[in-house]
Amino acid sequence: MDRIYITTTLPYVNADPHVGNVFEFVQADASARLYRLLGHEVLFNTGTDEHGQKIYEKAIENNETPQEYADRYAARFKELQEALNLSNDRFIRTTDSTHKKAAQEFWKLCEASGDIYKKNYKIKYCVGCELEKTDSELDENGCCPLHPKNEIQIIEEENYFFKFSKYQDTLLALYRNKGFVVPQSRINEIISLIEREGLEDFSISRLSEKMPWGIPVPGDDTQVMYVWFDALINYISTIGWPDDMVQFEKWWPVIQFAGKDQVRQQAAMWQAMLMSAGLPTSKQIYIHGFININGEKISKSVGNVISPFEVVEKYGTDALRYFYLRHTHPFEDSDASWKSFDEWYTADLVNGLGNLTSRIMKLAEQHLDTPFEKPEEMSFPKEYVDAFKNFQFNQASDFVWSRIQELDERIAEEEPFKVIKEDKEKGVQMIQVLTKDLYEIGILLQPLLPDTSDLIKKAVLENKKPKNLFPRLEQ
RNA sequence: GCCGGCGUAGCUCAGUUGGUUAGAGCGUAGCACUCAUAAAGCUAAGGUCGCAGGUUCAAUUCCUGCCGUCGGCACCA
Repeated sequence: MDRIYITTTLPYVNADPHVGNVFEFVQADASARLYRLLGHEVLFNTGTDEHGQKIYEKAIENNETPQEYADRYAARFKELQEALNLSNDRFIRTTDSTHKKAAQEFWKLCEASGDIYKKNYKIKYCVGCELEKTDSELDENGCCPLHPKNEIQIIEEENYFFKFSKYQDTLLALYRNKGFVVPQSRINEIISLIEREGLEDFSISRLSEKMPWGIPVPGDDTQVMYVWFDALINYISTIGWPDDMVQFEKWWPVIQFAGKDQVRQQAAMWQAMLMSAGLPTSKQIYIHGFININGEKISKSVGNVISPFEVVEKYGTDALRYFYLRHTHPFEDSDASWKSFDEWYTADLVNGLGNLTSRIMKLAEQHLDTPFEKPEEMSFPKEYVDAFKNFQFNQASDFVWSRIQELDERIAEEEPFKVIKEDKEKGVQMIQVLTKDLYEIGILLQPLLPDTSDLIKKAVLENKKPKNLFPRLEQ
């Protein structure tokens, strides 16, 4: 039996949950449930990232304290966790006192390694907006798009820096470890960046008089930690580091789930930070693609945002999980739309799984005197397990749905509903085999559609046809 | 601009270490059945495998160029 520690990245709470968060949560949850199903001991972490300038600004805009603002959004993400039926064991908030303490202890370790130093940091500032700007926020002329006539001012402030450059070679060695990042192609850009240009140290603090919403730097009240530095540490603070080293050592290292915009932070910065603190690096990092809506990136200005809460309301939790697990590519971008949701729901859930359950359980209820006997143990097909281990949730689902189709075909071919009229004993035997196979499908569905899985297993064990698992959509 | 990925049936994708008739699911049309949520099953239509060259006895699969598309080019998280 293995111990498996799985974590998502923590969503930044500057907006309502969106499909991208959902995608990652559902995948990580399916993984966690699969490993539990196989009998492993699993810890599954998620939570919220709550510090930093964006939150600070939003809170002021809303006439709230940053903590009030963060509390509101953290609650929203907890609602999402319920709506998706996530089986997470932890929900860490970066404003939790244990996390803050861990971040400070971590800082001290990096400092002791000689990896933290002070340096002037150049900030680009737009007088029109009265805000700091990053390069990506500026247009091709290096001007603020909102105030192109104003020169961007360069302001210097003294911040703490992390010696990222020191870890170039160790990181490269880590990347030679095949499978450290899945898929491999995601790490290639980082490798070539290191090989071509090398890594630059990055700043890990901000002046607290300008931006107080962060964890204080140990021994220096004038600075707070840059939100990145603080947030990444959640992966260890959530399992008790540094106070509860027994728990930490029980679970660490971690399998991380992250979006493709996170490669540098998760696979490079965070790993270097761990090295600096003298802790083992992560076990594995899985990088998923993005979900597009009708072929377009999700954006509020396009107005194509699909609220996960609406999807759950229309189709149900398991249907949402199904859409994101089966009809998405594990490594590349995928597309979704209400139209495709409707089609998948009807074709695969109503006409497929739901109908199969109805037809088998109707036969069973009518013709079997004794309910199905729960088997002692079940062996899991390699193809199915490997798909999960390789993060290929679509293929794992394909496997289950091919079983569903096989059963539908068999019923058409063997016609137990006819046989039972002529040869009762033979018909009963056929139906018994069908219920056994349906039960197995129920088990295989556990990581993917947990509620549906339970309903199917219960129906078979009680020998009772359940209500429609997936009601037909109204026209 | 530089670097990298991708471009296969209406849609979503699989595949070919180069070799006879290129696959699946969905969608569409027809047949037929009745245990079931007017469902499932069977059959069929539908592809110059982005475009143009090159290498080869042979390329959708290798090479070059072009077009289209997506991403990275670092301190927004």
